[in-house]
Amino acid sequence: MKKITIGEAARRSGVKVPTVRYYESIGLLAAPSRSEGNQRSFEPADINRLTFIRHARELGFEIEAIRTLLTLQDDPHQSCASADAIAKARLVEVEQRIRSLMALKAELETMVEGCGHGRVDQCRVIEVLADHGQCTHSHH
Amino acid sequence: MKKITIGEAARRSGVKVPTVRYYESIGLLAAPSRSEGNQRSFEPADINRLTFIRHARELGFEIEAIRTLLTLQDDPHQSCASADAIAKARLVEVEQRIRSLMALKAELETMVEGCGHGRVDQCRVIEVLADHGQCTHSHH
DNA sequence: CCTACATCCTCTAGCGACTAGAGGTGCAAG
DNA sequence: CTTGCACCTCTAGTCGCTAGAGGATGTAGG
Repeated sequence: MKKITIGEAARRSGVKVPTVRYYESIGLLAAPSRSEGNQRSFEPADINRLTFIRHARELGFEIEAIRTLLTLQDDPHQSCASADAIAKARLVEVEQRIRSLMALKAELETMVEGCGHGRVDQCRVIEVLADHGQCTHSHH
Repeated sequence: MKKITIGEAARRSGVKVPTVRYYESIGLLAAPSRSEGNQRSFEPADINRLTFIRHARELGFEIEAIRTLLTLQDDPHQSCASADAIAKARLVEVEQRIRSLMALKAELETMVEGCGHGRVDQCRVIEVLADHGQCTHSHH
């Protein structure tokens, strides 16, 4: 069994070196064994776990949600209801975020289109920001 | 001229009290005059400025961008090219963010649909996270 | 064996944009 | 006069890293 250094683990998982150490420090990743010279030596399973974490982070899951998902993964005989609930909650969040970004996009487009490239006192960018009543959406 | 307390300013602008003080501390809002008892006393113009800031924050502009927008607002004879550039950059960011959230939404939907509500070892939520190769999108 | 250099180690501090809490003061109503 | 809320300052905490200091280790070439 060849030793996997932290740099190698980082490369293989796509998680940066300081971030790997950070995940260890918050207990998301078990502390690996060490070499004679005190350097971390990872197992292939650690790479999988790091990849799992990276992917979940890319999907916008928070660290605490990932912690729950990882304990579920560690015990495959449990019900997946929690995992399902976490993913569903995240889906609702994402849908909400998309809706609000769409409204935002419309508002920004109005601002940019309305800007006659003249002076500030004719500029819709400033104007729209100054007066919320002119928004295409009214509330958050 | 009636004095506007920080609580009143907060209610009228929609910015929270500690956040108003925070904006003052970072120089986004000029320090208002004080009452005899050392309490902040705001002007109507401050409410406008706070509303402007809140709205810009809701649109996702960063504090430094808002600082620039505010200096533009303060001098209406300037060219609005900077304001336009800031809004355009923000629009590009928002469009990018919407695209990636749509991909994300699709991926989360696959996960949630695939979950048979049984045990974790049959759960697509965990499975998809564990194996990035199964994603509907491949890269970020 | 020595040196150069990349990589590793720990530790602390910083980022953005607030938010929370401690411990104290001001002010208006009853 | 007392109750109670709103205000004051200050520090520290949040999240998820990221950067940097200052030193040790590991490896490849000469």
